[in-house]
Amino acid sequence: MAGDTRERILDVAERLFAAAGFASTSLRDITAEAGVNLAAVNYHFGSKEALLVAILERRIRPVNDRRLALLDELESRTGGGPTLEQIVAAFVSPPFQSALIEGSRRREILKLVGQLHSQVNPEVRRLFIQQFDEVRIRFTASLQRVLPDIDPEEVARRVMYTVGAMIYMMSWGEESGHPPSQAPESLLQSLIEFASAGMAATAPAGIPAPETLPTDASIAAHGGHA
Amino acid sequence: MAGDTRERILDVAERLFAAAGFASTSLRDITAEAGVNLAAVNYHFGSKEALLVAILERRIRPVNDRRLALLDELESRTGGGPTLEQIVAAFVSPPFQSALIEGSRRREILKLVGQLHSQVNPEVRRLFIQQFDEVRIRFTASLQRVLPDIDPEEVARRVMYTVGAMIYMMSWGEESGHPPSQAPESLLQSLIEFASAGMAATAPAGIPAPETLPTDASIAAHGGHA
DNA sequence: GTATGATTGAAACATACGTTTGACTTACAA
DNA sequence: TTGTAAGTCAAACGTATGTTTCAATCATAC
Repeated sequence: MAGDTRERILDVAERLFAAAGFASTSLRDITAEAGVNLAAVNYHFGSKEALLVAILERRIRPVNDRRLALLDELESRTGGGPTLEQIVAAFVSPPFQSALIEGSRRREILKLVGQLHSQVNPEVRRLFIQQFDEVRIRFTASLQRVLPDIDPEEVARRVMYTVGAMIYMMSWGEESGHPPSQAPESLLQSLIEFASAGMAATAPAGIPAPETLPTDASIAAHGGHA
Repeated sequence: MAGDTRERILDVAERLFAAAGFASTSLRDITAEAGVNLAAVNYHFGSKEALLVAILERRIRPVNDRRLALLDELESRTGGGPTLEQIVAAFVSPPFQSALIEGSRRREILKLVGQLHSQVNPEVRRLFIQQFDEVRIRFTASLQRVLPDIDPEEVARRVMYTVGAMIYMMSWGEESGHPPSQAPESLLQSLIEFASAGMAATAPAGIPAPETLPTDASIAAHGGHA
């Protein structure tokens, strides 16, 4: 059982981090459930945070590689360039499929990514943002080509909206009140349609409905949504 | 200084929870920065988690109330029912505006909401999901009326995509690599356009680009995005 | 078989945490 | 002025945390 301990730690920690959060999951929780000694984490990874980095590396890297490979394939294969839907599909499919391939409970993995933004220390976070940057830049450029009339900054923004919609969808648990309730493949298709239409949006004709934009501060509204 | 201590705790805790996460922020951090005694939190709120609930209540409730008020106003004022853009604006505007009104640093408040999904204990989470349910149901119904050709479940899904895009946008920090860089009002307008177009999406004619959907499992892709 | 390096084991370490306690101070009504 | 409740304070409590230590065990090459 050479690399066995290491892998068991990775699997269990991934699941527990996703379920309860990085800070709320103790090394004792992990090692107990994995059936390994408490010291094994620090022996194999160095620290709790290094364990998290290892988990993220294992999951994120292949997804981004796959995204870029799909985009490469699209751009070299299709004459005249890929369609909007094709580009969007190449972007959102890899993480979604991976969540299914890896067994049933793997959908929760994506929760980890959401936590990355608020849990992990800034240096580590920057590390993964940087890793995602290549993907973001290449897809934004490819999308700009099929959406020449849209401001480049607006394209960049819409890419981020798509990321948000994707992450949120993948974090749907059973409690969320919102029924996934759908075959996963059609969920993916649904997201592609939504994001593609959003990417291609053109400002509504005339004044963009300013009357309904509640610029009044009559109600002292506050942040948060639920 | 009767309610002064209580309010100072709320303000500071809100900011620190948003910045570093609920579990990672200690009561000692909060009370030190607020200039109050450590015991004050337990005296005024009962526990650390009760403090979080108080913070969320204070911020979320007014936003949801404002959403419903705006929708009421739209539905009673407009003959023939509100437009898609109007409904979407009524949904995404309140949390966004509140984040601005409350001073510059209040944009980070929304990070709290994202953490709600992974940090807080399930009962508390359910409490706020339930509170959001009324909003979700009413807006979904209103949207269904302007999108009669779209499957109800699909409408519900697209509402959640919108929520995801909105939350993600509001969690953009300076580090995210993605330039907010825009005047906040135009950011809101941008989101409304994106979400409205996504809500109204119709399936692309013919086969929905199945060729590009990488159904092959040749690459053992894994979860996570970055 | 024995030596060697990698791995595991049980235990302890130092620290940080949320919470509680009980004395002290303030504010205000009788 | 006195009495009473609310609020504040420093200190301690018990526990859980990440990490370290060092002996025991294992696999493997000699």
